[in-house]
Amino acid sequence: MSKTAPTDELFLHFEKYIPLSNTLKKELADRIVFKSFKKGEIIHDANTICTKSYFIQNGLMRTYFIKDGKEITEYFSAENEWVNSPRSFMQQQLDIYYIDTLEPTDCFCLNVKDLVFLFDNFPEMERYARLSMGTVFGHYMDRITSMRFTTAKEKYNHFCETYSAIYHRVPLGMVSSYLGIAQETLSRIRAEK
Amino acid sequence: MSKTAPTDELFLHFEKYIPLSNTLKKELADRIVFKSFKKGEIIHDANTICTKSYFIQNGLMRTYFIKDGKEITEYFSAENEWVNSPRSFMQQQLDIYYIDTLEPTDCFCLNVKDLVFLFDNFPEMERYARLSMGTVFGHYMDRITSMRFTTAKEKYNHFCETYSAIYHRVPLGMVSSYLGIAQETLSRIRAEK
DNA sequence: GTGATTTTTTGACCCAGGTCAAAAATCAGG
DNA sequence: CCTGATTTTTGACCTGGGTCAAAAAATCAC
Repeated sequence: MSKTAPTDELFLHFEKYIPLSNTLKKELADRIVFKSFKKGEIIHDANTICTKSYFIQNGLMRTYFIKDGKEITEYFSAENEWVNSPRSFMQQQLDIYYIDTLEPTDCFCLNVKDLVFLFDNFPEMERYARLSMGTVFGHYMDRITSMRFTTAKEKYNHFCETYSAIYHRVPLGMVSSYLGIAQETLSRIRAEK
Repeated sequence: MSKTAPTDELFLHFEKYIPLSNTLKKELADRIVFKSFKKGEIIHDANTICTKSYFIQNGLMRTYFIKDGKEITEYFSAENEWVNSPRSFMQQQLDIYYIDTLEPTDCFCLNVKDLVFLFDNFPEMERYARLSMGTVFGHYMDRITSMRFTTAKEKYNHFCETYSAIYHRVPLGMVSSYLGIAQETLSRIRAEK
């Protein structure tokens, strides 16, 4: 029997940042919809405004954009993470990012309208968003530092550490564009050990 | 006569994200302290936990860290921006960043305890923090893209555009470490026009 | 103003990693 | 289990920008 309602994982994720009242749990459960995707489905298209956010229960997604006709990975998202096109979802405007699945993926889907309702009626949801965004923000700071001052090999090693759960599940070309190095370079780096 | 209370600029900054009630304005005014720094003062030291956030009225600050004995600029902050050591301030833990002034700087200072009070009593402050963080987050996404796929010259041009108000007020060495390129390279780029 | 210190520029040299091309390996659909 | 498509590897070559060193210019302190 497959799960079709918010699971412990999702509630636990919230509770890393805020306590969840039963009222809020119920409101969340009423609004969050289980959704299953096959491998290779496009979850969000850059030509539309992003209205949904997905919390991954299991599987793997990629956020990417097109540059000179090539797909450039912005980041990968796996179990227990929210995925959306950040600026598009938060500001309800167009942005450059596409999102697709790299594996069959089960997730919980929250509509922006429902999220706004929750923000308006549960101040702790605002706090949750603020705090969880702080966590992601910190990762971005680290990534910028890593981009500036490391060799290609160090970038790859760092990637393997921070993405230890998924680095072997992702095609090499997607990793190289994520790291901002040539695919051939990454192939050579991987060969030499 | 110098200003010693929150000015319109600061309230206007808040009002870009949330409406300010008179009650909240008063609470803010009671907690925000005017502070003036000379050029070259260290505003925050990496060996301490960051407990203060500064809203710059005029002047210029630099957030940096030490790598192999050299100062690496994380970013510059100018008029109408909040400055603190983000992770240290938000999570009340140690982080690697120092902050100093590159010019005489006037700012408004808000203590983390007072901010927590405001968060606890004014849900709209949580919303403000969430939304304004979203703006900064977007800039970080752009910066990562810029780090990955641009030449040194493009990085510098992009810097001049996004930091148009301040790029000529900052020593070259601090810019080069911000961009992650050698100072000599930046000097040559600047020479060729 | 003047000497000391810091910052910027210039020159010479070199290598990490990019590009282009083609072979090898892997994958996916019938 | 074949076959065409995609992905990865390997080779040859080249260049952007790094490093080191020293001169020139700007800034500071007294």
